[in-house]
Amino acid sequence: MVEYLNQLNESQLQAVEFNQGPSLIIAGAGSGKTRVLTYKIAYLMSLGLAPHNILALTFTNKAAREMKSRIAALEGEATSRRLWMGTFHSVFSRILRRESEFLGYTSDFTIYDTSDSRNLIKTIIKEMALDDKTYKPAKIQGVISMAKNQLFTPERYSQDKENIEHDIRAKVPMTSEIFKAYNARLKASNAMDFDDLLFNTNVLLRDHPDVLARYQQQFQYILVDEYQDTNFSQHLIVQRLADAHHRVCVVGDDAQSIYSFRGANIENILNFQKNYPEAKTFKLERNYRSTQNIVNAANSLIKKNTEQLEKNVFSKNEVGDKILITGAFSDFEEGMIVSNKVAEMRRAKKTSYSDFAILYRTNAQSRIFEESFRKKNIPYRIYGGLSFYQRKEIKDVIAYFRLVINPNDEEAFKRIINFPARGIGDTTVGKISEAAKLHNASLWSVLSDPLRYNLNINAGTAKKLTGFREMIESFLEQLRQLPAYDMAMLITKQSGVAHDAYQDTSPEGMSRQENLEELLGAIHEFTDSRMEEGEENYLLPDFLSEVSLLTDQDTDKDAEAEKVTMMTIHSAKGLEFKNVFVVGLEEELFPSSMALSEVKGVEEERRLFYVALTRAEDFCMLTYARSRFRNGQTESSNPSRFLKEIGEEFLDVQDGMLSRSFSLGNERRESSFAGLRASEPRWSSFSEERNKRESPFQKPQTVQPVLPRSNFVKAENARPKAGSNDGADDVKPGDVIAHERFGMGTIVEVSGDANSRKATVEFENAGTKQLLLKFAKYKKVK
DNA sequence: AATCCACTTGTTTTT
DNA sequence: CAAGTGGATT
Repeated sequence: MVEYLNQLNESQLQAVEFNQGPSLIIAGAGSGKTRVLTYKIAYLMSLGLAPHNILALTFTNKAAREMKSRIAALEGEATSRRLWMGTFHSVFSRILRRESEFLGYTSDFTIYDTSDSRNLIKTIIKEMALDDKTYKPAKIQGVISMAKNQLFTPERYSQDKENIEHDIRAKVPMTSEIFKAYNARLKASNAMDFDDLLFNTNVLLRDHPDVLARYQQQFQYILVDEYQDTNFSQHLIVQRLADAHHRVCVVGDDAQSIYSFRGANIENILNFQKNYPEAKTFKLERNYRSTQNIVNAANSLIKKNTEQLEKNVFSKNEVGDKILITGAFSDFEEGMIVSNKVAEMRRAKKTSYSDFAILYRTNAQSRIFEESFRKKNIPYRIYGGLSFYQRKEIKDVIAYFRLVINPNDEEAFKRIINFPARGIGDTTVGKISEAAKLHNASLWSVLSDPLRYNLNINAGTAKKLTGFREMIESFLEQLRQLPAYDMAMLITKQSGVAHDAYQDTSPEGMSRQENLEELLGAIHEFTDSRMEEGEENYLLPDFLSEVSLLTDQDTDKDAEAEKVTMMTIHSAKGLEFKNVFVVGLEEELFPSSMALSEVKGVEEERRLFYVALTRAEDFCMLTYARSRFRNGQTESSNPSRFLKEIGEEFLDVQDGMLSRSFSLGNERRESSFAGLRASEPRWSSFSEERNKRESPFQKPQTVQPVLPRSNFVKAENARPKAGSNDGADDVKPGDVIAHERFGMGTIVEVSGDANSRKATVEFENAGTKQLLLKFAKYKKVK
């Protein structure tokens, strides 16, 4: 038998070994769910299933990466790479690109992110001459998203009595028309939003039996993680794919379902047995993560929810300390209390800062902790907020990439038609838009042939338009030839984006330059690794299709660093920390005021709190503030109802929740007066950091600016042009080489002729890799 | 066409 | 408080 199986407990082992039919694994918090999934995949392969016949769907890219690397450790990297593992969105976008013709898209379709999609909705509302105070774009977007996740087309939506009546009552009867126009515009732009990735996968599998059969055949075994957070659309994809063989295993915990706002349906997990009557259920109830006290406290809380699957989560770890509850006078003081406690505990217990996490309900709360931690020189890292790929300067360059790859991309077009400023203003864009709408064409086709569409513009403007068009066309010509990095550099320089970035020497401007540099650095790394490993797909579209579904969590460059983690509870799901602070436990904040109107809403908030508590291994502290700065003014607040729902025996209440007396010592009391807030200089987060560091950029150059310094000079020199690595050392099996990225390695095998010599190299720390010698950057050592 | 300023507005969580 | 809008100014 496979030796690693003895690392599992009885119920874990049963879950791993059962694979004759559908199974449902109810995995309590901290019960070794990932371990079970990993071993189950390894076990399936030991039974002879090929990696590419296994489909494993996770909730985040990060989770997929982690599982992949664990499997790589067991089975080797070559094997783990062939698994179909990723989020629903990333796996099915890959499949949709491959099968795009069946749906009337090209394989280069753009994926609109939330803000692209909102902008489009805004435009449509404006074009339909509706009032955007009645038809709030964000709200409409939510309605459309929910509808798509229920697999409603605009037609079906408009025929649904409930929807229509609701919209009439809410005085937004045109919603279904907006939905219709929105979908039409996406299609015309050769673009899909996040929900379309799932929706269209369903359409593909529904309408093309041969395609369905192909994938059913391929995915011999399907595993789904975090099943409680799947929506109907996702659920149906799984059902369709598993329909032929029923070899499907879903893992989840109904007590941790926290994504209903995104259409997640807790019913999916509750109904799994109904869908597959022969399904076998396994329960993982032993929590290995937390102390008994924390597990029991969390249990006492979640008991207040009505609907849930029966289970008994328990811990055999130490009993542990009680959960601390402390009230603060203000949000400011809450920050002080928490940062003091962190500093004190780190000193006393000699733990690393990376063992601490501050968890909050809303991203806006991060600021106050940022300030108090900075004041004490405690290093921290904030996750979430606006992600790298959402920064303006990054979106701008990416819009260029997008337009070159898919000229019909309307949002990209609008974003860059006049950026950097080239004298094509709103009026002109308005005219193009109108002509496009009139002829049902894309903005790009109007631009390409202004005469045909009778564009009423003057000669000067026409010339500017032609200039823009020719520039994009010149990029287009090279798109399939140049490697991603070279293409990206070309676009960045020639479009004037680089020049524009150089002009601005303000701190903000410097930060923008750095971000651009970072993006280009990422593209460079992508290109290199693809070329070195002899992959074909090293073009810009390949890069874009890979990053367009990444979030900030996925670019965790210094996750290892010695820093306190600050994040929302949502993004903390699946993580664990020795010491956890759950902050802002106040009515209207947590539970959120948005959730209070419905019982279901409060129950979801309670599950969210349950998730927060169960992140902690040893120590947990809960805080609330009596007053908080919100919407520009100080508002008073009451302790959260959830605090009273935890069994008293698990708590150590340092500040009577109702009494107003302070038991926090003098120094803190002083700091609780709001006057301090005003006298505190409020640095914007980056301006301070900026002043400390020296800019890697040089002064703007007078001639044609060359973008990046540091990374890029090195980069351009380092990577030889294709086929020109003449100076490289020749190698034979047994030789030892030092590789720029993978470190030391031994040559195992060399194959191929002079122009495409490939070496199999066994690296000390990076596993075994196939390298194309003409691209690889290495030195022969022995 | 671009910039600037005064005003309103709103706020949960994210693939 | 912040972002976003609309209007006025150059």
